[in-house]
Amino acid sequence: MQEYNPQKIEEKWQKRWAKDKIFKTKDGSKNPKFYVLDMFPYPSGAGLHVGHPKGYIATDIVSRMKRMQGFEVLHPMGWDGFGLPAENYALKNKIHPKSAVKENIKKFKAQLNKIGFDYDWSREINTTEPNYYKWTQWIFLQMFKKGLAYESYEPINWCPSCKTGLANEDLEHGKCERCGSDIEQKPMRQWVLKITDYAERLLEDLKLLDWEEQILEMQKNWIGKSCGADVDFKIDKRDEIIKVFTTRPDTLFGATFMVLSPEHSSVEEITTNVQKSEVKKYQEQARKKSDLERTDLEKEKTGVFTGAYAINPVNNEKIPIWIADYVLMSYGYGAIMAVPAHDERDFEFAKKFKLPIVQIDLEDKEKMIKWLEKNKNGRRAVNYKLKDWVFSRQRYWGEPIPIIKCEKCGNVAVPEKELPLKLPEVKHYEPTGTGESPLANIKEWVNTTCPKCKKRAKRETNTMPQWAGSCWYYLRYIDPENKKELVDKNKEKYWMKPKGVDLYVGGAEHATRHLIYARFWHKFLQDIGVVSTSEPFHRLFHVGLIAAEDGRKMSKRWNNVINPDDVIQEYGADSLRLYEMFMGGFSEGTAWNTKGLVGTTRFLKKVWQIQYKPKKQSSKSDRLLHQTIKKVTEDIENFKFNTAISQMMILTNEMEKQKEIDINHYLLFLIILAPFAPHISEELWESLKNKKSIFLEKWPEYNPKLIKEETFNLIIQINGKVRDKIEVEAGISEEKAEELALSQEKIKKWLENKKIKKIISVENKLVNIVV
RNA sequence: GCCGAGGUGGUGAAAUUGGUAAACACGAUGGAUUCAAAAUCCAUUGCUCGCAAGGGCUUGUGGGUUCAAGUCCCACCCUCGGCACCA
Repeated sequence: MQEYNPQKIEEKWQKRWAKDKIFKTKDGSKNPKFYVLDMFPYPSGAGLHVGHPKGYIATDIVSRMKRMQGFEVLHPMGWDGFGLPAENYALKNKIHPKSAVKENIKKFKAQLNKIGFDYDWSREINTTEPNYYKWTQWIFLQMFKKGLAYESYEPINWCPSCKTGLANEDLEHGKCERCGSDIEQKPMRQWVLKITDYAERLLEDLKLLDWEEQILEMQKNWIGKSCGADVDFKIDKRDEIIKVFTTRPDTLFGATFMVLSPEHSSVEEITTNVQKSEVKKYQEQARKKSDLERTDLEKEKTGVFTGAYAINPVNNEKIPIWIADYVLMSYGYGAIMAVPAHDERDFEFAKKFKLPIVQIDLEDKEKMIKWLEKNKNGRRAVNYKLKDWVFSRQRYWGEPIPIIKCEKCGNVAVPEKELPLKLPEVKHYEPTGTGESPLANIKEWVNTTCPKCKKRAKRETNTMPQWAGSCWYYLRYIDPENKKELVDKNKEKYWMKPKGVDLYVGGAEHATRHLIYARFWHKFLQDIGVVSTSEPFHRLFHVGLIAAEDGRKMSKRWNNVINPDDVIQEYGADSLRLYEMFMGGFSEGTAWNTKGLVGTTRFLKKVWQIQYKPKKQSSKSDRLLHQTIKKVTEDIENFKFNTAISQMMILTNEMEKQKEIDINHYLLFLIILAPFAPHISEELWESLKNKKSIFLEKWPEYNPKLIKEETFNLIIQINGKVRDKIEVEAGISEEKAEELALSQEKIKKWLENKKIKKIISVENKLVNIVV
């Protein structure tokens, strides 16, 4: 008898699997495909903590089962190395980001391999490799050609500490998501992607997706569609009009004043001489306020009268035009019609500045829109909260934007044959803070010739944001070495049709960043014929976070990080895998508890010990085994790994009690255990004289007839309270059950001096006697 | 404020969607084994009254529907996540 020694067998099997290429994904397979994807990590300096692999373990279980069920499975892994986190880490530790990323990948990969994942490493990708980002740049160029990538000078979010512009998606509660600094609005030159052109499709196609409600809602809210009308307000004694958007055209009669954002372009024009200095002062103040101050809901409303009036188109009344910072330039037209009787904010404002509030009868919304359209002073309109994606960063560590700026020809695309446009190697890559990227200082790189007119020109020096590479990476795994195309058409069809990535797992924090950007790029790629589906990720599960034992987030700062290497050293990878899946619901967050590992380790020891029990061989099938096959198969499919494991524990507890075990049952059990605990299953499989890997076995099917119990516990209730339970054979008639129930001694006692009103029977379950 | 998820033993959690609440596991208590410990095994373990037989109570709170409610309806409280002066 040998002791269960996870460290020994785990290393053995990890080496064997790699050597035998057991998990290599084939192209051109006749089998149906299954594409399982994890959100690939950004290889941080800290390495993996025990929370990271949770999602990877789940996809590993699914992919191993699917493969045994006869699917050709693609389960790849790679690295998302560009962007602020990598660069800030490099700056802090004074290493070049390129070598930092390289080192960190090595560290990550070693950690992942110890857990025993079934990745096909021959398809590994790295977003910072030129032969990968060549295609990121290529997609950008296609967008540029279609007018979807454009240059803009609008004010954008600026992080003074990271010294770069940021997209709306990069903020958290008005602060920089990376460093927590307060964000400023800064007008600057930038590249923007027109994601708003896809807003409607991004919203509409959410219906096609098998995603959790939570994530769908987050995206819906982020896109933020509102239906209503644009209304044109004529300025009194002038030709100009000011456009407003409203979701409530039916309240137009109640509009008693108008408010413009202080940055609104018409303010200067319409302000009367008397009000000029007041208005200027207010604008000045508004500019100085941070966004956080401006959007503080607690603060009192402020504002200034411009002296000008607008005409309410429905009743031709003169209404005063004010400016106030509660109207945001970034939504709608930066101007509103104020209806204090129907809007809390307008009401507050009207009260403070003693503006008229009129109660009115509501019009029919549709009628009003039709009226506006007929009279040509308004029209049906929709508005989205979604903003175009600010796509340039004034930083070094990103994909160079492949544009050449020519004085004569303007922005010119770098010719496709010159891609990849490599990020130059430099010594100094610190952000400049001037609004220019550090690349601007590299003369030999910046200075070039215009591809059109061949005159002297300069390269665009901004780089792409962190999220660029991850927008399409799932396509590259399909065809990672392709030099001619982003992805081969036939391979794309095989792996992406009909529903794209069949299963996608990652953190909920990506709901309104990566997941929205990737859907946008995918739809664009569909439009230009690169992909054949409208959505990239068909089914999505979000992984619940594992907190530290103290309930806080695992972080170096709190000194509460648990390294999977240490856990594996003590308990083994199989035990770690089981524990992380057994802790609770997959999408639920739970605190780590090392003591909990005792349970899964005991379970594995039990599984190990059973091999030494006396064995028999019979042709009889086992009910509990088949029930377990059913439950485990369905639970894996539904991401309910915790109950799958508890069912397997029930089965092993039963096997342990038996004097001798049926070898065939034990082997079948090992097959369904294998996706969860691959090393021990493989070892036991081999030692029971099987030469081929357990992962080449067929996934067992359960016998539906067999899983039905022969007897059941009939519950006898009186007035809904359980008074007795008797074991009866399954399928007995309701009459028979009632008869039996009434004849029980206990029940008779309860029924003394009582009158039976009625009896309710539920087949194969209970009898309830109402008295 | 709005949207979403959730609230079940000492702890992590189950509950076929209206039908035995607490499966499985941790911990705890007692016992076996051992010179001793670890490991392992057996028993008990929601709370409560009772010597016992046997009762009573219990899924955040309060109502309701139903023969029957953790599950459905109404109101409220709390926790977590997202958004937030979005017109």
